[in-house]
Order: sequence, then C-alpha cells, then structure tokens
Amino acid sequence: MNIDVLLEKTGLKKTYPRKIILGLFEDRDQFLSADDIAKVFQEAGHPVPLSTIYRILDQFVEKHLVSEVHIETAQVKLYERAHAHHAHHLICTECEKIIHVESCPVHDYESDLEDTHGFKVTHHTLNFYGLCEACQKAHA
Amino acid sequence: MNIDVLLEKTGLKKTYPRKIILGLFEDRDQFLSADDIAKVFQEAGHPVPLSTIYRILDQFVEKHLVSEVHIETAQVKLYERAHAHHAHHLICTECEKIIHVESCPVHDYESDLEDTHGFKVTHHTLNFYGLCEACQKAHA
DNA sequence: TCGTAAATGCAAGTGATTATCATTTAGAAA
DNA sequence: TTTCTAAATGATAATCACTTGCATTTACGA
Ligand SMILES: [Mn+2]
Ligand SMILES: [Mn+2]
Ligand SMILES: [Zn+2]
Ligand SMILES: [Zn+2]
Repeated sequence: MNIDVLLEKTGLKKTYPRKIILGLFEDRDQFLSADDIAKVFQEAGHPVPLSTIYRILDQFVEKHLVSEVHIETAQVKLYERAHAHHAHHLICTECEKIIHVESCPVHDYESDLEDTHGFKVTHHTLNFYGLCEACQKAHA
Repeated sequence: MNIDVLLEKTGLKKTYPRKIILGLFEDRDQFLSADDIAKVFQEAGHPVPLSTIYRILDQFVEKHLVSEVHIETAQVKLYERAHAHHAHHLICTECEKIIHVESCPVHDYESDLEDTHGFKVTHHTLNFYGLCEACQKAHA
C-alpha cells in the first residue's frame, strides 16, 4: 500500500523522516535497527538524529505498521514490517540473515500447557538459530 | 550436588561470592538477575559489587553451572540453574513468575524447516506468555 | 610458609535507548 | 492564502544495565 495512505490512516503527520522510514520497511521488507536507519539518512545526505528515529519506531509499532523482532543474539532492537499473520524467524548465526516464516508449529501445544500447567497462554515467541542455505554451502 | 564439589570440578577457586551465588541457584532453583543477587548480599550484611556478580555469572554460564534465560519482556538478563535437558518457559505477564517446562513441541518441526527453507537448525528458543494459575483466579 | 595467578572491589567507561526542551512545521481553520 | 497551534523535530543531556581497568587481596599449590 502507498506510504502516504498508510500514514494518513494512522493520523500521524506526513513528515520526511516518517516517509523514508516507512518506505524502507514497505518497499524492501527488511529487518532494521535504529542505527541502520540512521545510516540511510546519513548516506542520503540528510541526517536524522537517533532520538527522532526511535520515537518514530515506537509510534509505528503502536500503530501496527511495524513490529519489533526479538533476536536473542542481537544486542540492539530490530524491527520489521508488520505482517497480518503470526510468524517465526530463522536466524543464521553465520551471516545474521533473518528468514520470516508464516507458519506455527505450536498452536495445538498451547492447549496442552493449559491442561498440564494450568497456564493460559496469550502469545509466544519462537526463534530458530542455525545456518542458512548459502552459509551451509560456504562451509562445505 | 554439593556446592564445593561443583566449584572444584570447574577449576574456579572457592570464594565467598561464588559459593553464595551458586547456592542460590542450586538450593532454591530460582530465576535471578545480577541485581537480585546483589540484594541478597546486601541483606546478608556483606555487600558484593555488581562487577563481581556479573563476572561470576559469566563464568558460571561458561562452565555450564548456570544458563541465561532470554525473556523478551524483561529488560535485564536473567539466569537459572543449568538443566540437563533442553527446556522452555511459561512467563506470567501479571506476576512475572517463570515456569520451567522440560518438554519440546518443535523437535520434529526442525527437519521440516530444512526441507522447506534449506535452513539447518542448531537450536531454538520458545517462550509462552500468559497468565499463571494463581493470576487467573485473582482475575476471575 | 611462600609465591603467584586468580579473584575481588572500587571507580570510571560504554553504548543503546530515553527524556527534556527550545525551535520548527504540517495541516487545519479562518 | 495567511494564521494558528498541536505535533514533530533536533540538539543535548540523562539513564541504566553492563563492562573494563587497575590496584589490592586471597586461594591454594609448591
Ligand atoms: Mn508461532
Ligand atoms: Mn524446545
Ligand atoms: Zn547465513
Ligand atoms: Zn502469575
């Protein structure tokens, strides 16, 4: 969907930093940190401070344009375009690539947990770590 | 197993801070942060600086006496006694209680991932968030 | 008992993220 | 189109968990 239309829907003003940032997520479907985004502005010759970038990311998460991705091995917060469906991630420990997987193997298991532990599950997080196809070949 | 024996096996010297910290994990099987541990020393009237605590936790993780638990909603590092088997956690979003579960519902799924995404999984992390039994009752 | 590497304690440093606040601006109203 | 104002930005300082450097102490083997 169009960047301007998406921003209008949220009620957020259409500013230069917001349009660029949302464009990065919408167009290229990347996993980005605040610092990655700062570099893009830097290289475009129009630096934007990290404080602004962090504020915008928070707002985008709140408006469900973007979601935070928790990667245990990363020491910084990562964000990706929000997806319609609950998903999981495959993280390559060699090249840091992240693969988004829109299927979930533990949906049924959640009701088991309610029976065995009396625990009512609202959501879960599941990450797989290993080697992507390219890095496996490089190792072979 | 005895605290002293465990420390001897690792080759680490048996010092006061190490014995107390290892005891917390072994005896009570708790989930603890560096700050939680600092409070214990404080209350015992024998304060130990956080730098020492962090150093010891790192060593215990390296020696497999303790393992780090990644909880997305916690802003600090948490540690628990190392267990023999791969496990998962149920985290109560109300009272912060953590339940350790020694069963895994995604073991088979990992080979599927290799087929569908060419991704070779080495390990994974899985956390369930929700309400524990006590907090469900309190809400009802 | 001694010698020494290991461990500790204190203080200062890091680095990602957040908060403060003066200035600017998008966008609605006149 | 001009004016107005809440929202947004940018510069700077603050936080806070964690780490590091270094001088002093200590466990423990010789
Ligand atoms: Mn899932
Ligand atoms: Mn598992
Ligand atoms: Zn890779
Ligand atoms: Zn609870």
